[in-house]
Amino acid sequence: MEAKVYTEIRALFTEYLTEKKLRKTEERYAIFKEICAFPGHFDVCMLSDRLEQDNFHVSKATLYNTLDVLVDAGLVVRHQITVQPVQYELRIYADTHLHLVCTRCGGIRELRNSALKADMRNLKVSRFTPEYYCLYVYGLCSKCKFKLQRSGK
Amino acid sequence: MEAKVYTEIRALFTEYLTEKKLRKTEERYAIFKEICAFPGHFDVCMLSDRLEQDNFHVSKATLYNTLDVLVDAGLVVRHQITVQPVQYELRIYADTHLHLVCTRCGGIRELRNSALKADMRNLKVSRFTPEYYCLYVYGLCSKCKFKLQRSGK
DNA sequence: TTTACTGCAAATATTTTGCAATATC
DNA sequence: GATATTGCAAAATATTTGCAGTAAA
Repeated sequence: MEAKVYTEIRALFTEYLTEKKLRKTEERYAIFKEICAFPGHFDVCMLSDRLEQDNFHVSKATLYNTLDVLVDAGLVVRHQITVQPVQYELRIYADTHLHLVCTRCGGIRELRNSALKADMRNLKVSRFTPEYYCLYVYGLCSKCKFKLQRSGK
Repeated sequence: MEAKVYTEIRALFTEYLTEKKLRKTEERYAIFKEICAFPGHFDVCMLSDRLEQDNFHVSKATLYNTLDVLVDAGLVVRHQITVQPVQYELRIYADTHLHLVCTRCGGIRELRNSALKADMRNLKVSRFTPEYYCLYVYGLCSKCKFKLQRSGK
């Protein structure tokens, strides 16, 4: 991620914490920084591993707490694509692509589609204030389709 | 659900079981029938409760197994909107609406949008065979927006 | 007759919670 | 100094698995 973008969204995080009178702890910023280092999806386990690698230990309780705060702040998106674990992604990434989910192997491919994004922006709904969108397209990836054809099922 | 529609999708289920050489058990059809009685989303617990009410006991293992079969058959859609439990819905319903998910209270409202459906039908993706899609619009429902405004947060 | 399917119970995995200690404001 | 936040461990919850018995093909 560009340093400029990182600085911008970090400022949004600080702004949110101030506004909600939440504390600016070292743990929260360390977790936030690590999240920004992921190029795409991640789960709690991956996040925890990365933090341990950097010798910054945080408890599971704090991880979940911080993720809740970031989701509430609108900076991180929660994806429940596979049953478990829940996957997360930076909102600035999620907004620009849709997700192709293979119903056979569970693999997820991201697809940029700015036209669709524009369509979504124009969506008007009564008694509801849209914040962001997630479009999941379920189907067969090419590998699984090939396997199914070969097995004749 | 209309009797005609029920008969049609039940036939599709039978066709799928035959094609995959899976067995046509009483449990599978009882579960399928109960699913068709739900007007919208349901989870494993709700499904189990309804079956018990009708004095048809099935084990959790069978419930999960049958749901997997129905999802594989493309007759039921799996929604992972809340962390747990996983929610399901008949595919014929899911295709015709998008989901408005409140980020505050978790409430889900369904919105019919046939224009969007047409857009999705036209979606072409390389090395991927789309089967169905789910569009989740996250945001604030009117109740939560009102509460937030009153609390001044 | 073969073996896929079922029920039950135990195992697994993730997320949540309670509480004492700590650090932010 | 008040209290939000943290870490740890235990609890809660959903889903999966192993295995013996049952029933569909």
